[in-house]
Amino acid sequence: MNKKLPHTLIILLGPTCVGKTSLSIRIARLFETEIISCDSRQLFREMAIGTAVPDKVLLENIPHHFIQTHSIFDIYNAAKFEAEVLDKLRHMFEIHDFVVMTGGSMLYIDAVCKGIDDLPDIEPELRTALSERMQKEGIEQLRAELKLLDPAYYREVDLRNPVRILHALEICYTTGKSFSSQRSKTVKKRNFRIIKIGLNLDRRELYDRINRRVDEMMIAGLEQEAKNLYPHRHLSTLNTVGYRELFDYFDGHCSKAEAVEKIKSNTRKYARKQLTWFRKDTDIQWFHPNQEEEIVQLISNYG
RNA sequence: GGUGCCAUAGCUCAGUUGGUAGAGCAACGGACUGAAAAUCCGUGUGUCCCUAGUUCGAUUCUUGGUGGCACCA
Repeated sequence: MNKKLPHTLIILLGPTCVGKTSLSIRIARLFETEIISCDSRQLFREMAIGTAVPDKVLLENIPHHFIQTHSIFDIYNAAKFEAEVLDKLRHMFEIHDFVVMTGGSMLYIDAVCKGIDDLPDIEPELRTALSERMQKEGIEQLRAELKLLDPAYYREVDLRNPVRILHALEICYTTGKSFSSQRSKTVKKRNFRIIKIGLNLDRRELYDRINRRVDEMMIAGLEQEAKNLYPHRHLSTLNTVGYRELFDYFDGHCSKAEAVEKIKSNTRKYARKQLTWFRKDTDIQWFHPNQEEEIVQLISNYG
């Protein structure tokens, strides 16, 4: 391959359970390259079964990055992911023209492709204090505070969404400046080419696959995995489909069968939410997961 | 075979003293730059089983069907 051509990041994305993993491995093998996982939950080594981490055999065949590399006890977010992936890509592009990134974490994909604003980390104490105030004083009080500190953001933010209010206040208090003044809203330049390949299935088939995979996770021991994590259930990372429903069951709020049904239902909702996000991204070229030849052809055209 | 009950959204069901209907679940859509598998917002999608009557008007009342369930034979 011609080394003078720009390096290319091939992003395989799509809703959960659509078949991204197996296709990404075949494509990575064909182009003799490696895979970056873009999955905000497979990052954590404590959550293997519930996040559908690929088989060891598959992982050993093709080098994977960002799978089970972090701990649920670490603070992690899309900005850290952006920085770590860009750093990794620098090294990978020294030996590969193509790198495959695969996953369905929408914000994380955007962070890698478009960048994310440079904001300071939030002290855990501040986060806790503001959350407690939200509980005690109610959202109205914090809204009023945001109106004083950052009237511009107050005007455009979804005032009913507590997480948005809290985060804006966190940034205001940490930096001493308004949140809106630090939002660049600009797309960062990348020195590599990006091809976004979207995978989608007929809705019925996607749901069948999701339902089946949840059953398989239960057989594989998801309940025990969740039980081991139960003591840490208040970590935000464990506020994840597949775990929180089982925590409810452990707490006696529902039967095991109801928890499993709830996992399926919430996974289907998650898939829909992913599709809503991807739908507005006009850079994505859509395929059926079995259109492997067409996808390979498309990538080859860029080489 | 006889008698009784039921038939309304994808499912379970409510309701209309006659003015074409609504809950839960499911489904569907949207927002979203540092918790993102998170968080937040929105949408009822219908030959009210069919037929013939009564009526200005029938999903509702009446006749006759069809299907289901129960009981009696």
